Amino acid sequence: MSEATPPAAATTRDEPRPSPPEPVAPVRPEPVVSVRPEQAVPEQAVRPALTRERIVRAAIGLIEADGPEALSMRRVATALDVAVMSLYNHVPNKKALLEGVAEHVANRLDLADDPSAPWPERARALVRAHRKMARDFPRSLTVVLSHKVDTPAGLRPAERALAVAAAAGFDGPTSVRAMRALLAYAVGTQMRELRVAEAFAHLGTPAADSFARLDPDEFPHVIALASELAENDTEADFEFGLDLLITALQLRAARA
Amino acid sequence: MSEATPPAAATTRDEPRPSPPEPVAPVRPEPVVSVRPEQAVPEQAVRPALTRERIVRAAIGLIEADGPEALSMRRVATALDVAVMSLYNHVPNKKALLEGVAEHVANRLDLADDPSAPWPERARALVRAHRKMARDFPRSLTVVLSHKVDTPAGLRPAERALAVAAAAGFDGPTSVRAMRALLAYAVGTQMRELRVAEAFAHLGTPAADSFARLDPDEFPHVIALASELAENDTEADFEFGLDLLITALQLRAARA
DNA sequence: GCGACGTACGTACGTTGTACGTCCGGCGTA
DNA sequence: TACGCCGGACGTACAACGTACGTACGTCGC
Repeated sequence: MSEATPPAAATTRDEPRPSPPEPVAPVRPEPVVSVRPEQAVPEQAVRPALTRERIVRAAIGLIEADGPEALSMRRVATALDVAVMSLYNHVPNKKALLEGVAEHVANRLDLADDPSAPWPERARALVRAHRKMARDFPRSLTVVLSHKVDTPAGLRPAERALAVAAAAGFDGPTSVRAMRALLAYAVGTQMRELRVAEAFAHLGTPAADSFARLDPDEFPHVIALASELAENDTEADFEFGLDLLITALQLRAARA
Repeated sequence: MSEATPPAAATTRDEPRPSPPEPVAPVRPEPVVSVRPEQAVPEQAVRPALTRERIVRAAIGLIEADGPEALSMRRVATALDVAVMSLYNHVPNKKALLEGVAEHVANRLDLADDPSAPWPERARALVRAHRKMARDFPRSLTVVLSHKVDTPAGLRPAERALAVAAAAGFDGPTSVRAMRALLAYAVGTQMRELRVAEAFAHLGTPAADSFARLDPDEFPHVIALASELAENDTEADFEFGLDLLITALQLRAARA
């Protein structure tokens, strides 16, 4: 390894790795003689080749580490150890990069489906897949939720949902509405969890003393249920609401 | 060919397009003599006195006009015809301003409640109030949804919801969960409508031809229901999902 | 050999949020 | 009446941002 690396080399660290001592040769010593082109390159393992895929991954990494508002083209560039403008050879602008992030994350949705299972269970699995995505990419979620995804990747969950609805025996319009209701619930849950998570990140337990200062005449129920409100078993909360929707749908399906 | 004009440019084109004829007196002609302080003010209508309230209102106006990402302190300042830094005498920073926006909008929630009505109707009214807010301040919604509101204003809807849940006979934990499920649904619906609205703002009807290009093997249901999917009766969609949740809650209440 | 081309890069511009210092007009006290 | 204080309005300044543009270099088809 690394025997006879004559010209200080270009680090070629492929990852978010600033490479401590070297100037990374931004100045390029000389265009001088020597170094016959044919034999110069191959074994040196130049650099992993900048690519839209790598850029998107780096962006996701930064978002998950520091939050979406901390993402900047400059930070992505330094994470990849390239110049800022090089990114623009693979991504037209920041908005497009964020769309790439959204699509990438959306593609991680686990849409495994067992058509032989009873439809309520299939529906549950579908909504739970959304929730799992929220757990895997918590901070990228805002990006996903605020970018329209009309690519095939974005439509795939819809396809699955409509398939399940058809299996339940719903007619066309009802299927669409049922899908939308479940989707709305999934999205809303994710938003709620996100806010809870961010709140906890900023302060310890903000609610505890906040409730104490409330006017007991105006907020009797909030105060009485303070302990329940402070507790956040997101899993149980999620399943509760999901259960409501599914049982209501079952009831509706049975009537037809 | 290098318009190397060193200082020449700068142009100082100040705005997109505000206030057609007037310079709006940004320069303040003179602090001259005359104008006795006692009788000077009332009829002259100097300037409405910069205030946090006015700043927040201006911000909301700008957000509703141009979208939340177009909001900048500089734009708020010019809208109010003051210098940028003057804003900071009333608002510590932009984030705080956005929280002010969120709180202001949240306060517009119509929480009228008739305790003598049957609880399912009261619950419906509560969720519908959220929806109405979404209709009144569509673009400010993202701001509201992404800012934790733990002020009394933010807790008021929770109080109402818990009161309704208590009227339905739910115990404490169930009340909290029911409230959260309804809230998640309301939030999710709003997010969905928002995305639909923004999509329509950008292009005519993007879906129509988008569906045509899909692989029929992978997206049979989406294609079959293309017309239903293209149609967006947000009102009916909303009521459908709300109905699911309410009937499921009624069922649960009846079992206790 | 040579041109065309794709990609990495540096420079530069306009816009953003906001720290900091200055200035002024009205108020409390002497 | 005089004076000093203070809060609010303002200008200047800076770092960080997104990105338009021009350039330099490696590779590939002739």
